[in-house]
Amino acid sequence: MTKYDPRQIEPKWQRHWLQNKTFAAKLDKEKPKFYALVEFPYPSAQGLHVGHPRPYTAIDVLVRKRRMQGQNVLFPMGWDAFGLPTENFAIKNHIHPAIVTKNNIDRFRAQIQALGMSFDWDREVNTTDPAYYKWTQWIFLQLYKQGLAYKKEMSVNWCTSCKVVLANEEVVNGACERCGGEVTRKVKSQWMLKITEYAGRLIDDLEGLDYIERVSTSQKNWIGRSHGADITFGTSAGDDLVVFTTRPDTVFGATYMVMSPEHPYLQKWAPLLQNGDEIAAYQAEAARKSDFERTELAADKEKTGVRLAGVHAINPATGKDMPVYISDYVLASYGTGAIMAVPGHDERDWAFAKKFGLPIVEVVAGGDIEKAAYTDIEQGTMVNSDFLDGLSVAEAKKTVTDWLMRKEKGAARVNYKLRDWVFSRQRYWGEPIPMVWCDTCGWVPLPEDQLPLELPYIEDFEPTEEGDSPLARHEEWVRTTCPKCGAAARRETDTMPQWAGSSWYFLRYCDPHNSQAIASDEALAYWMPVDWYNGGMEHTTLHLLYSRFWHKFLFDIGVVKDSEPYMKRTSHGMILGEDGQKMSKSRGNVVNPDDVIAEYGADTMRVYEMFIGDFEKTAPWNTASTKGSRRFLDRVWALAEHLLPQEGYRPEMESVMHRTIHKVGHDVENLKHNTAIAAMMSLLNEFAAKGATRGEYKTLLQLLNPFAPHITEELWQAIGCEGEIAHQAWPAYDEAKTQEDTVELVVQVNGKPRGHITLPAGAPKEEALAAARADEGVAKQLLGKQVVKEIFVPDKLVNFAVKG
RNA sequence: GCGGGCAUGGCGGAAUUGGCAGACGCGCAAGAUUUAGGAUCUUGUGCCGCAAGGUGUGCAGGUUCAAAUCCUGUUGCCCGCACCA
Repeated sequence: MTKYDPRQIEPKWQRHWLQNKTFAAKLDKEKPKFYALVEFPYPSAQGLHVGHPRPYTAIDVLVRKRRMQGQNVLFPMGWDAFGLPTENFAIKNHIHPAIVTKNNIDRFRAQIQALGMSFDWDREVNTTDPAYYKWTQWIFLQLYKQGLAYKKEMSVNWCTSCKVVLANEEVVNGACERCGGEVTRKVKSQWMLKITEYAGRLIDDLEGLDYIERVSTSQKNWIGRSHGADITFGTSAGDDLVVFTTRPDTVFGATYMVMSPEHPYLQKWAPLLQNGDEIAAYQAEAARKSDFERTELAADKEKTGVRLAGVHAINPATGKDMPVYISDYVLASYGTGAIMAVPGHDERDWAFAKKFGLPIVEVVAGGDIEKAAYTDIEQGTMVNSDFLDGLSVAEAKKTVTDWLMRKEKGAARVNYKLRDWVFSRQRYWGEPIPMVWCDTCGWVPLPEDQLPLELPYIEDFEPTEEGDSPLARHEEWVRTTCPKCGAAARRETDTMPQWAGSSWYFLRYCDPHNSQAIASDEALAYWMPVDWYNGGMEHTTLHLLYSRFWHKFLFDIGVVKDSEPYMKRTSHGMILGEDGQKMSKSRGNVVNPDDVIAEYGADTMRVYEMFIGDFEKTAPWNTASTKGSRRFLDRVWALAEHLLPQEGYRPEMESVMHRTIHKVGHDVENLKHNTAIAAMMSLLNEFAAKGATRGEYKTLLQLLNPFAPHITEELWQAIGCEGEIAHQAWPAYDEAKTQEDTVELVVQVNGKPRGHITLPAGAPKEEALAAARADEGVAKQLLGKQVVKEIFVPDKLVNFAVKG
């Protein structure tokens, strides 16, 4: 037989699979379906790096096994191709984003195909294709019609020298990433989606789903449900100041109020405020910082703030006057944008009160509020709180909330940290938002029969001076007529964020060429929901939540039949560079899969990435270690020439064969591919020592096929087997045959291993103890000692606890 | 700051979930083979020790017959934070 040369056999089998549509999914109601999904990539100009194939391969292994077990698998791939990096690359290199996108996709597709993934390439989707984004726009129109899309003034990052709205990522240390210029906040009217309307369901419905725990925990924390109360504070300005607090019980300890610097009352109250200049200066300062900077600095750094001279608030519980401040540690985007400050029992309030010399009142006994805020108060007892005195914190919460309600000064409320989704981008490379502004009718949705609203092909896709989308410059596109009254009107020029297209792509895979609907009802009914969705942890709180939100919405309007899109969610760890750092172009530690394939082959690449470590954890790449995976495949290849002719398993191999089949199958289902490979390596070591029959070898090839599909097809053919190995049934194992007749038990004395005994499996305690005492090493340890306890774990261990 | 996570030989990692720590692989060492090898094969390889033995899972305590695993405290590192995808 020839030498193992992946450069020969891999392209051959890849062509074979494509031409024969080996992995095309067909709707077949006779078979159980299995819809496996990996996050489709953003086709960047850098091409694939070795991080991409990790999840693709892991799920590919799983689905290849499931197919061999007779399941009807849908395993698709596509491109999430709108977005900022492509647009920035296009601007920098003066190539149209559409061309950049096409080139990148072609490169990605070729790279992924070279890895031998069993994707169904007939179902490829591309979010930038008008036939696709027609439906992205259609969903937006439905959201609008249901009142879930609305316009709101929001502040955005604004580079004063580029005159561009910047993404948070493009702001580095408060300066513009491209030009280093100053970044300020600028208010723009933005389309928003009311994801907050779904906040409760997005938490509650996690219950029935098989998501790995850290994913559901992250989602819950991100949505951030808290139970508390709204409390109304009267002010000398006449307006009531409403705050949300999770600690209504501490209202007697509230000694001042803090509003966010953006609070709308500030403008309203301007005539009353005696220190308007000081307030304006503070607002300007705060506007320069992001929410993230503000909360980060809040705890470390000295508190800052300005007292509103001329306005005070009244505590509804104590009736006392309270000063009102603005400070940037209070965020406009959370709660009501204002807080009651309880310095005795909140660290931030305590620090602020110390700095500004404000009274600190103890309302929960137990701490020393002179030294620090006492926050560990769940078991505490109320003091200095009038009718709440002596109550527990839990009782006080309820009592005071009821009291506030009767007084019409408050009510229990559930608050969420989750904010609505900012859906506008002042950019070119995104789906146009299908809305028209008419001076008489206001915002009017484009009629559905006019979809898709195509993104016009323009050459000047740089942003405009005013910070509007480049589309705003194109009057011939912007000018239209009002769909409602026919008057002259203007199109919305903002585009959608990249998240839009990725919020429903899994539905399109079910029926990707349908021109009448997102997908046919039949296809959706058969394939949905996704049975297993794997993706990065970094997508847990945005993409995963956004797509659940859209899916729930589509469920509510009857487009889909399931309220949740994904039954199971797993998450892979990142592959780091050889230096243990995140791979990035600037660090120069990026490893390209093309190079690995060229040197070792795709099968080695696949085996190595699956062997590298626990799938869920980050792992550093190590080029030297890839050799071990190649060596393993070389040895499998070489063994084909030295097979014993029998088709079955030899009696002495039965147990190890059945155990390996069991272990590999079990591990693959749990994405423990690393230990599955270790088990196959051990089996190969066994073969090396004892030889292998054709039957034993064929089993190894079948187990290995999902991991190394090319070499195993080739060897299957080479040893004269019929058909494709991919179409064979997954090897069966017999539980009874995985057992060994005899087992080795460890014998410990005081927990330290002192000897080993070999016994028939299932030997009783007396027999094990007798054998253990007979062991020379154990007997020596027991000599002259008193045995106080004998522990026996069947087929595992004996432990003597001794004294003296 | 808030939220999530991680820590085991020279390296990547394993440990049936409280039961022999270091499976499997890389590297390294010795030997065999080869015209040669950075190829292949065999053997060895946590640390200290000639050995008996001792010791060992970031650090400090605790629970237990028994702890990488459970509890308390602590240190360090990584990821996300809403306009990157």
